[in-house]
Amino acid sequence: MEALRADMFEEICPSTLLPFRIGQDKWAGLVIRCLEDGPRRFSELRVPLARVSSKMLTQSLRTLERDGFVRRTQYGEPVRRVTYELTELGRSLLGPMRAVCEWTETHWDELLDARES
Amino acid sequence: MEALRADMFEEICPSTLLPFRIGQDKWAGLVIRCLEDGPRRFSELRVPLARVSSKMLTQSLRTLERDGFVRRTQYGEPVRRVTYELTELGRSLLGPMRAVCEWTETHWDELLDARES
DNA sequence: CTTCACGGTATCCAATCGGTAACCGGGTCG
DNA sequence: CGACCCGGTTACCGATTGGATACCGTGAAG
Repeated sequence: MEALRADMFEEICPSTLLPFRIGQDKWAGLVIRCLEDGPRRFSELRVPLARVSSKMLTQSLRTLERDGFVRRTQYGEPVRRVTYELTELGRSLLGPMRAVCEWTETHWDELLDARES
Repeated sequence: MEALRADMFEEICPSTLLPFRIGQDKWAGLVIRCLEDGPRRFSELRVPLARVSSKMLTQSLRTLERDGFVRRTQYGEPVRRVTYELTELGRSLLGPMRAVCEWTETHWDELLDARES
């Protein structure tokens, strides 16, 4: 699990190879995982998600918010600080996501084999 | 579950609303579910998947085959009859898919609520 | 006064996705 | 012979996706 979690943020770890996609955009799944351990600021998310442009990160967060998986909290007007955290609904996604991750871990080699031929 | 399964083939049932997507193309998930109960011919798949053009169905099946989830069997040369069935790997997907479906069933109302506002 | 951090936007563009519609070659049925 | 079924393929096209790059307003720090 830990190994896989690390891999997920690498370029080799393919959302492409993975037959499950979470959310509608490419990065939503990773964003959710980054929020697993509590609220994060925009700039904090950009560290593990270095491959994601700020445009795409914003977009992912916006749709996740619209769909009720993430709550955006803004401190100060104008914007001084913003945090994102999973809602209850968002948190409930972690269960099925875990199932999916375990599946992937188990069948990783078969996935790679199939792709090679 | 049964209710949901029926819904999945309707236009309203949104792969769009569902935060999980199986496979890379729009229809892969439904194709897999159509193969759950055993081998099916191309034309048999087209019945439940009436909304899917033959082009897209072929494409889905081809990538599912390439990725090792589906086995294509051709009888006769030239083509007299073709069947598609899940491989072991493909069949193993059904577990996580079930988890995802249960999640969706449970949170369906919340999903709809979130989208409305 | 300048510079930096923060949380984004705006613009442009190439590639991909997916839908429509037409077509196709071989076999079979009447 | 003609029509139809099977399992696709091909061409075309508009919409969507996502990457690159530049930019921006505010407030705090030096």
